[in-house]
Amino acid sequence: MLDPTALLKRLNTPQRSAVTHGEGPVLILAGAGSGKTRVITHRIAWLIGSADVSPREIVAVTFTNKAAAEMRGRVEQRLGHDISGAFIGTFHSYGLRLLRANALAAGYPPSFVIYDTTDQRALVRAVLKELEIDEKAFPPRQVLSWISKRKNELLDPDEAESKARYPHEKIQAACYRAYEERLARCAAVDFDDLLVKPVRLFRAHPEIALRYARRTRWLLVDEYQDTNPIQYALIRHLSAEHGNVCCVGDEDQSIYGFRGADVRNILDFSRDYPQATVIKLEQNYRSTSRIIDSAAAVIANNVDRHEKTLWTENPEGERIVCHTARDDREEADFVVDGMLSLARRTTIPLEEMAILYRTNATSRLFEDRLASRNIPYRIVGSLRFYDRKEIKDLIAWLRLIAHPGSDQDFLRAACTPPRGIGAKTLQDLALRAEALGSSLFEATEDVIAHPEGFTSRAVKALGAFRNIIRDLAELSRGISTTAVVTSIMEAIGYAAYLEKAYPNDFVSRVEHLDALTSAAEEHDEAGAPDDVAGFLDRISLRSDSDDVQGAKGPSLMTVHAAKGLEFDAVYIAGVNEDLFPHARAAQEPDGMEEERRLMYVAMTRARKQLTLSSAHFRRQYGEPILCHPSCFLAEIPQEHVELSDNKPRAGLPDAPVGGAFRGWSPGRQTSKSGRKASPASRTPAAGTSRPRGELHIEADPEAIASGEMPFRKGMQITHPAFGPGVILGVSGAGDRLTLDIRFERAGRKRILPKYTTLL
DNA sequence: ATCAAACAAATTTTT
DNA sequence: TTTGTTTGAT
Repeated sequence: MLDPTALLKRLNTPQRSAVTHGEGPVLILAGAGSGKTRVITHRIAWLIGSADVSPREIVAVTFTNKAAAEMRGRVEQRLGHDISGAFIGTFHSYGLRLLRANALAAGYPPSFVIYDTTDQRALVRAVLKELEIDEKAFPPRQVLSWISKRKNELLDPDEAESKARYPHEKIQAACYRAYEERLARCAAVDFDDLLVKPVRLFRAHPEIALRYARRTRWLLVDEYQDTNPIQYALIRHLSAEHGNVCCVGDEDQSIYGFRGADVRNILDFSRDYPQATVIKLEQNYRSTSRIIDSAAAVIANNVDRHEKTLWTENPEGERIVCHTARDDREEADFVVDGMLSLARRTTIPLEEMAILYRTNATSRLFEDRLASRNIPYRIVGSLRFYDRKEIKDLIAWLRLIAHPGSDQDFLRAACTPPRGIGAKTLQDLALRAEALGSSLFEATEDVIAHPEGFTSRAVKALGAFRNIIRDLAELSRGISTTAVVTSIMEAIGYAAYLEKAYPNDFVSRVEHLDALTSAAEEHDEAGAPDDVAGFLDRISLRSDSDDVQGAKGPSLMTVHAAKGLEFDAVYIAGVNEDLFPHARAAQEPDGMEEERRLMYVAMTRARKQLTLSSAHFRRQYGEPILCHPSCFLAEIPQEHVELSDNKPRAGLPDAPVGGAFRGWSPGRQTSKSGRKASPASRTPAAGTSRPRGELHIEADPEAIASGEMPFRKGMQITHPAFGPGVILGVSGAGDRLTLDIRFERAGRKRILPKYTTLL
C-alpha cells in the first residue's frame, strides 16, 4: 500500500475530491487544460494503491489507443507495478473483446473479421450493383451513413424498413438488408457492430449482461462528451450493478456530433444518475490568461452548455495574432515564417509548435512550404499507415487465410498479384455464390467440382488460387505471426509483384511492408505465438492519431486530431467562413455550435502563443475561391487581438504580387444565404478572364527542357534533408516549379527546387 | 487480361 | 489539385 498523501500532493481541492471520490456515480466537468488526464490517472492509481481495489475490477474507457496506453503507463509508473488486469482501452476495443469472448452467443464464429470503412464501401457498392441501384442516385457514402445511423438506433433491417416513410428510405433499407446479409456471409463485423452487437447481446442475454456488470466494479469514462447513445447504453449496462461510474468530460469540447456523439449525455448526467456528485475543474494550468479569456469569450456564444468559468493564474501573455493573407499560399508562407522567427526569437522549439486546420485538405500547402524549406514535420492523419495499398493487400491475405469466407478479402487477394483471375471470372463466380447462397471461396470449391459455364483456363486459375489459400492456411497453423506474414509474401511472390507494378517507389513500399513485419514481431513478442487473429484485431482498431510518425519538427493535424494535446505555440489556419466554420456544418441543426466548440478546442491547445490565419482567396480543386473571414474572429475580444499586416518577408523573394488574383478585391461579407460554397461565390473561370503570363507562369515544357536543370518524371534525385528519391510528377514553372517526389526514406513530398539544391 | 489514357468526382471531422 | 474509375487498345 502506498502512502496516500504522496499520491495526492500537488492536486488542487476539486481535483483531490475527484480522485478520492468513493462509491457512487460522479461527473467530473473538466475544462480545457484543467488537469483532466492527471485526475483520471491519479484516480486509478488511488483506487488500486490506496483503496485496495483489484485492477481486474477496473474498466477505463478512452477515446484513442494512444490515450489508453499513456494512461496505463502513467498509472503503472505511479504505482511502480503493472496493472495488466485492468481494462484500459477504447470503447471499440472493449466491444471487440466482449464479442470475441461471446461470439457464439452473438451469432458469429469466434474468428470473425472486422471490416473497415474501405471494405464497407466496397460492400455497399456490391450491394448496389446486385440490387441494380444507380450509384449516382445513391452514393455509397450516403447509403453507408444511412445504414450506420439505423444501426446506432438499434434498428435491424426489418425495423428500418417499416420505419422508412419515403421511397428513397425504402431503397436504403433494402440496401441495409443486403449489406447485413453479405456481412454475415463473410462472417464479418463493421465498426458500428463492435458497439451495437454487445448492446444487443446484453439485451438478449441478461445473464451475460449481469456477469459483465458484476465484474465492472469501477468504471471510468474519459471524453464523456463524445459518447454516442450506443456507448451510453453500454455504460448503463456496465454500471448497472455497482453504479461506480466516473465520467470525465467537457461539453464545450464535444466535437464528434457527426459520429452520433450526443452532448445531452453529459448535460443530462445528473438526471440519469440522480445521486451523482458533480465536480467542476475550472482552473486552467495550460494557457496564458489572454488565450483563456479569448477562448471563453468565443464559447460563451453557445447556448447548450453548463455555466462554468475557466480561469487561470498564469500570466497574461502575448496577444493573439490574427492575420489575413492574400491567398492560401501566402498564408502558408506567413505561418511557416512565423514559426521560424518564433523559434529564433524565443526558446520555443519547433517541436512545441503546431498548425491546426479544419480539414485535412488544408495541410498540403503547409507541407509544401515546410518541405521546400527543408524543415521536417510531423503529420497526424491524412495517410493512414494501414490504408496503404501494400498493407491492405497483405492484411487481405492474412484475413483470408484466417477466414476464407471473407469475400472482400477474397476479391482483393484473387488479383494481387494478378494470376489470371479477371473481372469476368469473378463476376461469374459471384453469380455461382449467389445461387448457392455461399461465400466466394465456397463457390470456388463448387466451380472446381462442377466447372460448367467456366473456361478451363479460369477453372485452372481458380484451382491454383484455392491451393495457395489452402496451403497457407495449413502452413500458418502454430507458427508465429511474423512467419505467416513472410510466408504469404513468399508464396504469392509479393515483392516481385511490387517491383514490377511500382518500379518508381518500390523501395518505400517495401519499407512499409517491413514496418508491418516489425509490427508482427512486436506482437509475437508481446503475446501468444500463433495469434494472427489478435494481430489483425490490433491493427484494425489502430487509429491514425495513435502513431505520430516522423521524428522532429512542428506538428500538423486537424483540430479533431489535436484534442487532448497541447503546444507552446499554435497556429490555426484557414480561419475563413465556409472552411472554419465549415460550410456543410453551418447547415446542420447544431452545426454552428459544434464548429464553435471546435474553435474552442483549437484555441485552448495553445500554452503561450496563439495565431489565427486566414486568406482572401484560396484554391479549391485548383480554382480560386473568394473567402471571407470566419465569424468566430469577431467573437474574440478586441483587446486581446493583435492584427498582423502583410509585411514584406525578409530573406525571401517576393511571391508574385497579387498572385493569380490581381484585380479581385475581397468583397464585403454579404448576406447569410450567399455564404455556401455556391457558384455565386466563385470567381469567374481562371484563365479566361485574366491576362496570361503576368499573373501566373504557365507550365512551359520547352522552358523546362532548355533550363539548367531539366527535371523529368522518373528521374532519380537526392535531397539534402530527405535523401534519395524519384520524381513522380512535375508541375508549375520558373519559381513555382514543383516536384512531386517519392523519397525512399521520407515518403512522398512536394518540393520546390527553387528553395533547395537537388542532385 | 492488362495497361494507358481519358474522364469524373471530391473535402468535413474518425473509432 | 488530386484521386479513382471507366474506357479502349494491345
